[in-house]
Amino acid sequence: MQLEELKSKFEEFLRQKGYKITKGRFEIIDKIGDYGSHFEIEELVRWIANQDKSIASRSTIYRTIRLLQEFGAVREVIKLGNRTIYEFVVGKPHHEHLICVECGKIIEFYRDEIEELQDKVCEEYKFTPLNHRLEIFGICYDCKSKRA
Amino acid sequence: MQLEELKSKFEEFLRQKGYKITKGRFEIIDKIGDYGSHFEIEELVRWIANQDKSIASRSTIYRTIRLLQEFGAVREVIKLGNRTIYEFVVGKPHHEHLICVECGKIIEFYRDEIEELQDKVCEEYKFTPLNHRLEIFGICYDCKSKRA
DNA sequence: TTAATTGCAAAAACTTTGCAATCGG
DNA sequence: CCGATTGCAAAGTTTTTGCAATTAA
Repeated sequence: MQLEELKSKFEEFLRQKGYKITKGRFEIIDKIGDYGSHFEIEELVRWIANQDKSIASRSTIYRTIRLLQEFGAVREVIKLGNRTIYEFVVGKPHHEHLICVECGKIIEFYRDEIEELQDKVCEEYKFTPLNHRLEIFGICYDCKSKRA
Repeated sequence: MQLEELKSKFEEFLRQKGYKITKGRFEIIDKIGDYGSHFEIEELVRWIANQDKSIASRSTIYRTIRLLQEFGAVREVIKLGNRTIYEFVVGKPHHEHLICVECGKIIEFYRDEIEELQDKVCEEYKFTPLNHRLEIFGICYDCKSKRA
């Protein structure tokens, strides 16, 4: 899904919920798109503040991200100590993450077999899965090489 | 591993690091053991405060949990919104979690095949895994039944 | 018009930290 | 004795919220 497509779907989502189509919300989406696919909220807030003269306040950014999570365009994907890293889901299919604890690099991967096994487990426990998250923490190749 | 065994290993860990063996640290371990295997820190702090007349202050509890994480007896296992759920790892083998978003129930499971697949993925990316966490969010059987 | 949204500042929730007193080795 | 630990209160982070003014429909 491209950004424009996402925005029009989000517009539809807002309308359906009886919410309003405001400029700020769409500017925040653009900014997240510019920022990159992984972000921490406070970091994003500061980045936006440094870039532009106030397209939206901190509260509006927090509130909009909550909406985007509800809509499904933003997911909490990594929790490392007290940090929470969010992901902007634009057109990407579902995937999991490898996180380098040394340099912070995030690698995305997908294995159908892992998904299938999860479904099997859920069946066994009569558990109805809604979503999941797999985080693998370790050392990436570059960092490993530098160490040697 | 039983609690007493864990405590003596922790004692060894402290000694090795040049840290001190204090009564408070071991009382906190006992309390976590009494509390159950999954906890949130603030909740634990309040629980301990209500139980006893101060075996340790909030700071000491936070500091001790940090030590226990370093030692490996406590792990951050679930992140749900702003809540972080820790797990007390006593003798349990490694496992993953199913989390019911309706009632909060936590089900532990383990699938060797999932672990193996993760290793394969890491190999592909030349990534050296240190640890991982798989959280599956959904509705448990009981909650599903109640709904119907 | 009117209900949702915004920005602000204040509050809330969670976690860390500086410091003086205390305790363990 | 010396360095680690504790408790406390203060400060730091991150996130939410009440409210008056503003804006979208």
